[in-house]
Amino acid sequence: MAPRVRFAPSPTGWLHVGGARTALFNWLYARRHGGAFVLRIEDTDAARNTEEATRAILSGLRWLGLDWDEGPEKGGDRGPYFQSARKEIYRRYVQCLLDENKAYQEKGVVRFRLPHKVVRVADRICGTVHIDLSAEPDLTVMRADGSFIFHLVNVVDDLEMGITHVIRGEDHLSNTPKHLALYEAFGATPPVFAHIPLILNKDGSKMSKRDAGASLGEYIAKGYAPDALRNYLCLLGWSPKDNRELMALDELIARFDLDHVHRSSARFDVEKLEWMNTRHMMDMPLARFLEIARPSLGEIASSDPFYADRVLAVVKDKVKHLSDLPEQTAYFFRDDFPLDPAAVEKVLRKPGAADRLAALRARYANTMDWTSTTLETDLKALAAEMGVKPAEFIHPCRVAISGRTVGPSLYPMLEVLGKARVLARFDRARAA
RNA sequence: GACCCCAUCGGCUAGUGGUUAGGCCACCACCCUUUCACGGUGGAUGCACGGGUUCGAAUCCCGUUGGGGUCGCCA
Repeated sequence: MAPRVRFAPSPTGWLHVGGARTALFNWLYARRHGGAFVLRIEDTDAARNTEEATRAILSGLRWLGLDWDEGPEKGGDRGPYFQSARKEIYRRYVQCLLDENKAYQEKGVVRFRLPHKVVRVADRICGTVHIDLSAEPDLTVMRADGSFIFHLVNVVDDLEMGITHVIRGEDHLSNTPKHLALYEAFGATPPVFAHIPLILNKDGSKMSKRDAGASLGEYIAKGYAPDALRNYLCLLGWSPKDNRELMALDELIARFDLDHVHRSSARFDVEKLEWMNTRHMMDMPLARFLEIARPSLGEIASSDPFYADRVLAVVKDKVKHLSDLPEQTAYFFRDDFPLDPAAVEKVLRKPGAADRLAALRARYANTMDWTSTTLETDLKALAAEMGVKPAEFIHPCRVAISGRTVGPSLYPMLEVLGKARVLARFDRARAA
């Protein structure tokens, strides 16, 4: 039987990275086993839910590349997928509990009679866990105002939606006996439970909603490639066991398995994410890079999209964050870019630099075939003629055309900028 | 506090009774080099502690400590 898994966020804010990882694990499990990934919005708490949060969650999942087979804006046979639209179903189940004396009314609320015994939880990841419910008070399932409590709706929906595997955060492990009791009361077979470890801050403290780096939105804004964050998140609590780390989506799908999910919580290490991010951007095809990088350039690129794409191609392997792009490529799009004073002092004012720059300008003025290979050949020939190392030309040239000492590989940069701009910048640098 | 889960370099992890305890990030040194990166080589750093079991424990058992979670008319 094809598995059916679900991600059931509550729309009270941005998608938490922990939640994003839970969604990812569920999604990978579904894709790996040819099952269905269901998205259900748990908006039973009308006071705290916002439509904005729902939108943020949907866009966050889409950004990560996690598409759902059933859910909001998609539909499906087991809907509706918003709990706020399923009240009739919950009412029916509660009535059933009441009819069978498995629940009772007290002060207007409905309480489910918990079995006061030790419950055995067979968890796919944590193994067998025994939890004693004998001292546990009965479970409230419906409020006096007729609204329903998480435990009830969560179980009812998983039941109604035919969920076969519940992959969720370990914070729910202690709640599981209660859920199991509910399944039993409904005469239903419970799904397989798999509780995944939680994500901690770098210092080992728990990552709560308000901590820096807790919201997926921060990573989107900062300009991480979804490919990289997905890869990183996947490795937090799961390991392919053979030291493989940089993996594209298809490999992740092919290899992900619940068997290799850890029991211990993991700390979020942004530095490793940074590394993974640059590596992913270097490794990905240019077309994919352009797709994710173009939005970061925004208005800057609008006047000449073709030129902007060529610029992006040149800086692709040097980018740390997509959000750095406007600043990092500024000199490609404007001629009045600032010249770094330290670079001017160190490189342009260096004895002989001005002469070499002038010579290079004269040489490039005659370069007809303005391509990186020819530009390289010409520069090296000139250096040989003057009896100095190419570096003596390269460094002043870089500062002259970009204003900085660091940047992309020189010749492709010259090619993209074009002859007119390059010569003009040589003149400007000489005047500086 | 009670109950539950967890414990290998600074971080993420491999490791399931016998290994010089491996890999990646970060760090240090060197190499490569047109800058910065990338890449390459080498280095430093680890089995939380205490008891057992065993010829032999990172690996199995118990305890301690530490971290996390759950105990709602939040989800």
